[in-house]
Amino acid sequence: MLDLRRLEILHRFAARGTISATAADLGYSPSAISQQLAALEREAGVALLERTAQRASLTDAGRELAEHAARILAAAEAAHSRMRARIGTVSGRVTVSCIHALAPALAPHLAALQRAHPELNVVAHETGSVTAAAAVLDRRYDLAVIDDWSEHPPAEGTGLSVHRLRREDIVLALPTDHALAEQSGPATAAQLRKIVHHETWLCAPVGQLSRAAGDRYLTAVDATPPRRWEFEGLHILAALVATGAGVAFLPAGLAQEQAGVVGLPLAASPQRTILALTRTTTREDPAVTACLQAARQALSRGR
Amino acid sequence: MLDLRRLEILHRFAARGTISATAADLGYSPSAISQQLAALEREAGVALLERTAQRASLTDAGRELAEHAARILAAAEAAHSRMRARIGTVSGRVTVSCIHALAPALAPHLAALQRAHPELNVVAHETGSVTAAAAVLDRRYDLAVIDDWSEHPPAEGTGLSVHRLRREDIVLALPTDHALAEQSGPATAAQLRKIVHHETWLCAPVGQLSRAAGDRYLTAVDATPPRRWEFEGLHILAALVATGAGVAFLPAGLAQEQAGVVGLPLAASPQRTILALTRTTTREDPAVTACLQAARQALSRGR
DNA sequence: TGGCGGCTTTAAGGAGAACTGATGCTGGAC
DNA sequence: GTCCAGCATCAGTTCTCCTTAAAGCCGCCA
Repeated sequence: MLDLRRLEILHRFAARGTISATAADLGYSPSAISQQLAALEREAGVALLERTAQRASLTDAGRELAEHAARILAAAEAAHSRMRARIGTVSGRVTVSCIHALAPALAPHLAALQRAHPELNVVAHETGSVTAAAAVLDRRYDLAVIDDWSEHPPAEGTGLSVHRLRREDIVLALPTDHALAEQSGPATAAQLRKIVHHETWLCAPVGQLSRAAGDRYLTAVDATPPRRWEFEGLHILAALVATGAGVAFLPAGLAQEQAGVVGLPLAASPQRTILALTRTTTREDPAVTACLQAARQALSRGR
Repeated sequence: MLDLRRLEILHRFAARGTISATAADLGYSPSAISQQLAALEREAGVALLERTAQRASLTDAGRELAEHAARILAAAEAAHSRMRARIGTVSGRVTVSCIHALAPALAPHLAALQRAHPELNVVAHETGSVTAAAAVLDRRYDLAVIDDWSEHPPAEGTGLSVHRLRREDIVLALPTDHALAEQSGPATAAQLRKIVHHETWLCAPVGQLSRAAGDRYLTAVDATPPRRWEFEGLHILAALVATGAGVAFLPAGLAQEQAGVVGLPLAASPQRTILALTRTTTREDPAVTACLQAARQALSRGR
C-alpha cells in the first residue's frame, strides 16, 4: 500500500526538483525527505530517483508515479474538503498568495478573518501572476490573488477555479499640473503620441504582464517612447508620476488613490482583471471559501 | 492529510459492517481497528460512526467518506499496478476466489505458478458466483473465477473487468445403462418430460444459478419433476447420476469426465459460461495477469 | 592543488504512533 | 439470570519516522 504522505513528498519533489527545496517546502529536514523517498522506492519496487551526490532527479517511473500521485492527492483533498464542509467550521491552515500591489488591500481583511476564527491559520506569500496558477495546482497555495492584463482572462483549467474579483480600466496617469490634466474626454492617439514623445515613459520591466499590455496599446496607436524608466511595482510608478518624473499607464483605482496624480481615460480602454485562483478540490472547504470571500470584499469594490 | 491505511479500514468497514469482521479481513485485532477509526474521525473532524456498546454503524458522513475512499484507493491501486507493471516481476500477494466446482481444475495451475515465482503469494478461497463481483470490487479478492448460467453473462461494470474463459453446453446427464444413453441426436421435449416423470431429478438447491437455469429450461418444455433430490456441488450430482440415483442437467465437460455417465445433448441447448473477474485497476499488475493466465489455461480448454 | 559550499546519503538516538492483550461495559438471546 | 457478541479503553511493547551529526561527492574559485 502506497503511503499518501510519501506520495505528497514525491509530488512536491517533482514540482521543486531538489530534495532540499522539497524539505523546505514541507517543513522537514532534507534527511527526512531522502529517507521517505527511499522508503517509497522500496514500496513501489522501482527506482524513482537517479541519485548523484549533488543532484537527485526523477526517473521515468518517478515521473509517472508523481502524475498518479497528483490524481490521488486531488481525490484525497476533495474528500477532506467535503468532510470540512460538513462541519462547516473555518479552521486549519490556508496558504494564500497575492501579488505585491494588492497586498495592502488584502492584508487587513485576512487579518480580520483570522481574528474572527482563531482556529484559522492563514499563511500569505507574495507571488507573481505568471507562476501563480501552476503554484496553486501544485498545492503550494490554496488561494492566489493575481491580476491579468490581457483581453481574455484565463479560463478554468483542469482542476483550477478562476474567480473574477474586479475589472477596471487602464488610464493614462499624469501629474496634476500637466497640461492635459483638466481634459474631460479620453486621450486621443495623437495626444498620446505627443505625450510619449515629450515625457519620460514609466513602466514595469519586460516580462511583467502590465508592461506587455501597455506596449501592445502603444504599438496600436503607433507611439514608441524614446525615454523609458522601468520600475517594478505599480505603486512606485504612481508615486513617480506624482513627483513629475514622467507618465504611465495605471489601473484607474490606483491612479485615483495617488495624491498628485490624475487619470486620463483612454479610447478603447484596455483593462486589467483581478482574479482569485483556487483548486476545484477545495471549492467546498469552508476555510478556503472564507478567505476567498475576504479577498472578494477587499478587492471587488471596483466595477 | 487523510491516511490511506485508515481509509482502507473505513472502506472495509463499510463493506463488512462490524469492527470485528473488518479486523478479521485485514488481519488486525478489533482493538486496532477501533483505534484507527477513532483516529480517522479525529483527522476528519466529523463523527463517522455511531457507536453503541455492541454495534457500530456508519453515519452519513462516514458513508460519504467511504465512497470517497473507494475512489482514492482505486487511484492508488492503479498507480501501484503501473509501478509493478514497470518492473514486470510476478510477485506479491494475490487473493483468488473460485467456485467449488472449478477448484480442482484451477488449483494445480495456481500451484505451478507459485512454484515458478517464489515471490508470489497466492491465497485462494471459495466463494459463490453471486457475491463474487461485489467481493472483487470491495477488494476482498483480486481475481474471482465464477460461472454464469444465464444467456447473457454480466457486462463490465464500473471498475470490473470480465474475462470469458469458457462456454459450454448443458447436457442431460444419464447413467450409462439408461435406455436413451445410446441416442445420438438431442433429447426432445417429449423425451425430457417422460424422463423427468420417471426418474429422480437431481439438482442444486434453490438459490444456485444452475438450479434457476435448469428450472427455466424445464418450465419451457413443460416438465415438472415430481421427485427432486437437491445437493450442493455439480461433482456430487455427476457422481449421483453415475450410481443410478437419478438424472440431472450438467455442463458437458463435467458429464464427460464422470465415469458411468453419458451426456445427451439438449435442443436449444442452454449454456454456462466460466468467467474471471478482476478490477480494472489491477489490469496491468503482472501478478494478477499471471494468475488470470493460469485460470485461462486451466479452464478454457472447452470451446 | 586545496578549500569552500551546495546537495546528498548514512548512522544513531529519541519521540511518537500503532498494534496486542487484558479488562470492562452494554444489550440481546437463551 | 446467565451467556455471548461486539465495542471501547488502558497499559505495554514494538516499530516507524524525524532530527541531529557526520561524511561523501562534485563544481567552483583562489
